[in-house]
Amino acid sequence: MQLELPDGDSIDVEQGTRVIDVAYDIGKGLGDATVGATLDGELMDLRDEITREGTFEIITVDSPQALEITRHTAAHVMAQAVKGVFDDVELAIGPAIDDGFYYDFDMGHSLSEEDFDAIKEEMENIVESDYDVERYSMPIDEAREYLEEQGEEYKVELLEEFEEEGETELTFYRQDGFTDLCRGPHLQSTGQLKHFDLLDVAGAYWRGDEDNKMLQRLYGTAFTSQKDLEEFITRRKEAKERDHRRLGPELDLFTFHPEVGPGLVYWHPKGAEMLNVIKDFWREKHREAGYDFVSTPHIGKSDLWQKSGHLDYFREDMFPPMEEENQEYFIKPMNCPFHIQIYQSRTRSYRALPLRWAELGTVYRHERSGVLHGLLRARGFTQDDAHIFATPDQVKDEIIGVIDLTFDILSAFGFDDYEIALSTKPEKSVGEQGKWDKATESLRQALEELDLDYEVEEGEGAFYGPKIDVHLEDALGRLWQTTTVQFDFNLPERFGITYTGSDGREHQPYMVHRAILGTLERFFGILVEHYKGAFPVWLSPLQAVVLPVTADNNEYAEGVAEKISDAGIRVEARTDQDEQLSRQIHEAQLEKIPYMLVVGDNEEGTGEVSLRLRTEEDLGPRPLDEFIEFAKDKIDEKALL
RNA sequence: GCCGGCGUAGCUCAGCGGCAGAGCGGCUGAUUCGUAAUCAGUAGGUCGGUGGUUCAAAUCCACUCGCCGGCUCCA
Repeated sequence: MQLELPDGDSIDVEQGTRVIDVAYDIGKGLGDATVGATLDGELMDLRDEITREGTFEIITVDSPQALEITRHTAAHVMAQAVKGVFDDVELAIGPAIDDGFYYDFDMGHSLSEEDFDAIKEEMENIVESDYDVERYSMPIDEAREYLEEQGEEYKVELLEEFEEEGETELTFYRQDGFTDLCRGPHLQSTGQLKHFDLLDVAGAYWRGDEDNKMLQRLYGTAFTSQKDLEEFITRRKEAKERDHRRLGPELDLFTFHPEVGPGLVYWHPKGAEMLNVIKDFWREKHREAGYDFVSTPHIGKSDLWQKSGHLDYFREDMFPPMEEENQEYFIKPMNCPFHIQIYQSRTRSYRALPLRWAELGTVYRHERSGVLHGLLRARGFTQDDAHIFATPDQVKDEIIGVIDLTFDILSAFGFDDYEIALSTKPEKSVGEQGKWDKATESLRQALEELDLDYEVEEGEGAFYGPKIDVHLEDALGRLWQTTTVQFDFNLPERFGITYTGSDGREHQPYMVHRAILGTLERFFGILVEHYKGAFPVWLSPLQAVVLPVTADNNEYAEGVAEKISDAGIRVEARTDQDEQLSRQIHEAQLEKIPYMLVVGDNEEGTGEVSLRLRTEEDLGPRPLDEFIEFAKDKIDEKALL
C-alpha cells in the first residue's frame, strides 16, 4: 500500500500498520516526536491503523496541527492532577477548545485560583514522569460496569448516549493510574506535553443545560512551543488593557452607575461628541442610500405587544409594565411594531415600495443580571435600526443594497475583515415555505453576486425568518457580531400589513429588519477595544490640543485654537494649567489626543505651530494654515492620524 | 438566573479583631519651564448596604445590592 508523503516521496506500508510504527520506520527521532498524523487531511491518532492509501503526514510535537492533540492530553493530565490533589472528584467532559482546553468536575472542594499552584505542580510531576498514554477498548457493558464501579456517573450518562447511537465498543485512554472514557486522539506520553498553563475556574452546567447541576470548570491552555504560549498570555493581557469598561471611564467617555441601574450608560461630553460624529455619518450614509427617517415613542400599550407576540415570546426580557388608567404600558424592547404602525397609517401601493425606514431607536431590555458586560451587553441601547418593506421582485436588490451599505459604513470605521453567516429555516418557524425559499434564496444570491465568502448555518435562522449576520474582526483578531439582516414573516402576518399590487389586489409585503452597526453602544465598545482608545482623527472627541510652553504664550495659544476651531476642528488650548510642557504632553498622551501643537516663543514669532503626534513623533514647526489643511485632509480621509 | 471570586478616598491598592493608610489625581502656593509626570503644603472615608457575634468589627457570620470570570440566554 502506498502512502504519499508531503515531500513528494511515497512509502510502502502494509495494510493495518499503525501510524506510530510508520513514523519509527522512517526514523527513531521522528517516532519519538510523533503525536499523530493526517491521512488526506483527516486527523488520526498515532495508535490508529492505516487502512487505505492517501496523502500521509506525520504530526510531531512541534507541528501546528499538534495543538488539538496536545490540548486534549493536557486536559487529561489536568484531570489526573485534580484527582491527585483532591478527593471525591467525578469527571464530566474535558475537550480541547479554540484557546486551550477545559475539564468539568463535580467535586466537594470548591476550586479557586489559590489551588492553581498545587494543581500545576502535580501536572508538572505527571509530565516529568513521562507516562505512556495507552489506548484500549472495551465492550460497552464491560465499560458500564467499570465506570459504575469507579463512581463516574457522568461518564455512565455519556456511555448511555453512545449506546443509543448504536456503539458497542468504547475507547479509553490510560496514563499512569488515570483512565478516561475518550475518543482521542492523544499524545504518546505525558512527557510530550511541555507548554501549558491554567487560566480560569468557572461554573458550567452539566451538558450546558441550566436545569442540570452546576459543575466546576477549570480552563487551561497548551501550546506546541513556549513562544506561542507566551504570545497567548501576552494577547490576553493586551485584551485586558483594551477593555472598554476600563478605557471608557479613563478617557472620560462614559460611565455606568449601577446603584442607579445596572446596564444603563451615561455618556459624558466626550463620549457624546463621538457618538454624534457616528450618528451624523450614519444619517448621511443612509440618506445617500435612499432611506427615510422615522422616529417613534418609547412606550406602548400591552395590546400592541400582545399582537406583535412579544408578550408571548419575549416578556422575560422586557421591563415590567407601568400602569396608567387601567392600561399597561411597556417600554419598547424593539422598534419594529412601531414602524408597522406607521406603515398601517394609510394604504400602500406597490408603486410606493420599497419603503426604507430608519431610526436610531433606543430600546430597553431586561437582560439577566449575569450577562451584562459594559457597552457590549447593556439594558438600554440604541439600535441603528431600519425596516424595509418590499415586493417579492424587489427583495434581492434590497438585500444587495443593505450589504453594500454595510461594508461602506463598516470600512469607514477601519474594519475590513469579516465573517458572514447565512442562517436558514429552523425546525420551529412561522411563514409559508414559499416565502422562506424566496427570502433565503435572495440572501444567498445577494452574497453570491457581491462575491462574498459566507458560511451557511442550517436551521440557525430566527423562527420568523432567515438572516445574514456579519461578525467583524478587530485588531486582536477577535470577532464581534454587529450587522444583522433578517426577514420577518411573523409581524406582517400578525399585523396583517398589505400593499395594493398592480393587479389591484392586496398582497403582503416582505419585511426586512436590519441593523448595520448593531447598536451604537456595542459598536462604540468595539471601537474602543479595536483602537485601544486611540481613535482615528475624525472620531476623536478632541482632535487637537494647543500646548503653550510657558504662560507667556497663552494668548497666542488661544488665538491658534480659535483659528483651528473656526476650521471645524475640535480643539482645546491648555492655557488654564500653567504646567511644564513635558507634563502637558504627558497628559495629552494619556488622553490619546491625535495632534499636539506646541507653541512657544519661537512659534509665536513666526506664526507657526510645532506638531507632535500621539505616536510620539515630533514633526517640528510649520505654518498654522498648513496644519489646518493637513488636519482637515486627514479628517476627510478618515485617516487614523 | 446559576457557580466561583471580589467590593476600603475620584483611581490603583495596602491594612484582615484594638486610633482609617499609601501612591496617583484634586485643591492652595511657589516655580516660567521646549516634546511622557517640577517642588512644597493641604483637603478628601457611613471601609457597598442591613442585621448579627464581640468589651471592641473594615477585619468574623448571615442576608442583600453591585462588579468581575464563566455557564445559560442573546426574540
